[in-house]
Amino acid sequence: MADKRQEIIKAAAPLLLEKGYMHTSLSDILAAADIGKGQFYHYFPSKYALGLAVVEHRFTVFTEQLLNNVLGAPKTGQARFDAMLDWVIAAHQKCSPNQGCFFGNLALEMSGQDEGFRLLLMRVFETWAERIDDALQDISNTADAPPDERKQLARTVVAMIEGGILATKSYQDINMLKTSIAAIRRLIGTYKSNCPPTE
Amino acid sequence: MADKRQEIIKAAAPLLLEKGYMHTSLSDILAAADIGKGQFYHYFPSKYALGLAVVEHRFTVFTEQLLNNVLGAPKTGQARFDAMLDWVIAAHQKCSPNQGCFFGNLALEMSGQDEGFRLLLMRVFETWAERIDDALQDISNTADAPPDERKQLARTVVAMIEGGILATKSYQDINMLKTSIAAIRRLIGTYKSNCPPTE
Amino acid sequence: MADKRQEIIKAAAPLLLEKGYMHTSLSDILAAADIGKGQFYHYFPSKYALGLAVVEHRFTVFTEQLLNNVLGAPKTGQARFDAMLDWVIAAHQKCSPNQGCFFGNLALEMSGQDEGFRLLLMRVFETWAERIDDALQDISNTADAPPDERKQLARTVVAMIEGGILATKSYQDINMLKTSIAAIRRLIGTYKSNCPPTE
Amino acid sequence: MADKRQEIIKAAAPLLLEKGYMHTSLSDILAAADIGKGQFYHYFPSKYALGLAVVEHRFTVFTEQLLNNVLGAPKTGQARFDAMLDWVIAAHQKCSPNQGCFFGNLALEMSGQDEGFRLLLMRVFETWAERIDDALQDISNTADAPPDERKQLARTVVAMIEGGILATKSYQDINMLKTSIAAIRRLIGTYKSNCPPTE
DNA sequence: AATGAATGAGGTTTCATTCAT
DNA sequence: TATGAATGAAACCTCATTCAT
Repeated sequence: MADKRQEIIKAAAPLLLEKGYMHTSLSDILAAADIGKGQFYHYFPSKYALGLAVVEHRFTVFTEQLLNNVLGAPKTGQARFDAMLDWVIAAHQKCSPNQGCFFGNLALEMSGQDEGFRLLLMRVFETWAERIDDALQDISNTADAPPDERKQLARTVVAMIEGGILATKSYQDINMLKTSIAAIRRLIGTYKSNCPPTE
Repeated sequence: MADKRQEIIKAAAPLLLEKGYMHTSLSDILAAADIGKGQFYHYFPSKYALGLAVVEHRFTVFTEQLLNNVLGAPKTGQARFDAMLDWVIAAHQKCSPNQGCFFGNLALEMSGQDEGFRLLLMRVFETWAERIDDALQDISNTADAPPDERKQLARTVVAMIEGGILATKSYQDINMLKTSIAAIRRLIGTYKSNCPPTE
Repeated sequence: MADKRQEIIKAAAPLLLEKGYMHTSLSDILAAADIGKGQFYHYFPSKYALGLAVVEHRFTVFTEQLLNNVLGAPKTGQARFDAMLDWVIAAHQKCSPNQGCFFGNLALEMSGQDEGFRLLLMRVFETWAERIDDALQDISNTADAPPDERKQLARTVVAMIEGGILATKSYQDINMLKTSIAAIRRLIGTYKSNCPPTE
Repeated sequence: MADKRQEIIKAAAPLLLEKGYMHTSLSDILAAADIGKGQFYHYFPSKYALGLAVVEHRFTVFTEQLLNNVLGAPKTGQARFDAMLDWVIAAHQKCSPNQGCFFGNLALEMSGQDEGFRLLLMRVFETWAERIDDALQDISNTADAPPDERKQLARTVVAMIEGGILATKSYQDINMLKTSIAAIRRLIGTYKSNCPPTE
């Protein structure tokens, strides 16, 4: 049944997060999923296909948890934006301590190697940025910015988060991410009034 | 002579930038350096040792070019800071178009796998942040911030740059980096006005 | 099936006897077993593991053929002891002419390099000595010796056999072993009566 | 000068004793002798030639120390014989604890691989046996044995010593050698009188 | 007499994938 | 569906030896 396929994906996901695509061998995956080689190749044509499937699965989960539930909540844009930042910190504090961002890790590893991965991961970031853009639209003054500019701001927010996560992984210190997120709040604040942010 | 060692390092560096550590095979390196296996192991005890040596070499070059020449120039802090941001954009526009940051790529790939790489790369980022901190000290208002806070701001600047480079690699679009850097300027600008942040 | 594993072991055994552990390359083994590299590593985690497995296999065969069938036969101790000595000569005359003792060869090669081999091979010799001790118990006058002393005598018999086999390999002359075994008979004879052996 | 050649030989000898011929790499030897590759190949045409030279060197030392000084002393045959056995024990107790006999180790490792080593080592054993034979000639009753038989007895003594050393290396216990040597004494005793040894 | 850089065959091992059952 | 045996290319590394200086 298709459940087995999902099981394999779910077993592989933490390995890809922890070790990356290349560092993760098929044997690692088979051991984690507790299946044989034959079964794997029944569900996936290759390790590569599994890799993409895992990204898509994590994208689905990410969409549900953050993009829909948090960023899509029936609240003000500011509230949704703030909740997102809180969610990011929480996720990296408990779910994957200092292991980096699943998407960011793979984006850096694979974007230069393979267009399939690159396009998929770019779509993840772009979708995320779109939902942030939705929230920004609702925040005073940023709402007045030209749409393109606001979209770029949203992308920059994603980039800043990824930068903070990278630093957290490198320093092995979650405070790097927290500081980056504080900087994001301050940056967004500059768009809100004529006077500087006074948080 | 030791020149050959340097040659190998220089031949390997672009491969590590483009493909990462794991994706780069010893054969790739041998072909790029046009040497035989035995010769390689005459100069390096292992591929791993070469990896660290390449990072150190790039760190040396980076220190000379950016940290000393640009960030260490006899100018105002603001001028040095601005020149650094310009340098980063220029470097990623011509030297390694959309291939990511040598240090950031390896940091994400290796920090979770190996402490040797992690510590070395963390030192790169930390050194960079220190020189940024020096510049920030010279910028009005940020100079008044508590030292620890300013140091964290410097680290955040590094993280934001890395985030922008990551996005550039993912989107294959240098504008991602340019936008991130514009955001950095705006962020730093918030520390310069008469309406100071009073958090 | 596990038969293949046994096949590999049986193909490797004569190589290890003839050339020793280090002189035998994996390629030699693959050629002898007529398998590919991958298949080998499907059955064994390493060459080292195969080495130990071959020793254990030969130990099993040795136990069946000599320790159980010959030294464990329902005969007098003297008859069992004599049959053992005959068996040893016969084995080295036809099975492995002048190639040395499988266990002795590896013991000398590996005991100083690796504790796994050493302990395993020591156990082979010790088990052998125990069965000899059983036979000696049944031989008049040696039966009266203190148990420890008799046990040491049994170990010495093993050592003398190994010494004779070593000499046979060095001289390429089975008579070296035959003479050593004659000496063993004479030595044991000194424990049997009040009058010395007069051959 | 030729001194350097001797230095290399002396540096290599303990390595060959400890690790055997194959386990010892040229690099090991160069490091131990503190010389470069060029210098090595100036003095020796190959690792193989060095191996033979080391055996010959040890044979020379062995001849001086044991064959000439001890077995060639102006004493009775019995005294020389006893002194030899004492010397063997002493040598393996302090000089090379439980590392085996230099000649026996190499004989087992190389005799099946290479005739050069085999013949040289056989000559070592045979020369030793000749000197033992000289001593035995002087011991009552063994002196009456047919020359060939006595010569074989001498060879057996060598084989028993080697067997005891092998057991010592395998058990990591010098008592194995001591017991074997006690057995030699007992065996020789049987040739000396009409009454059996009653120790 | 000496250096150590260069060579390249061969060492053990890992890997993603295929295939017979 | 599922198994795991089989494949072979390629991974990293070691080695004895040669060669230019």
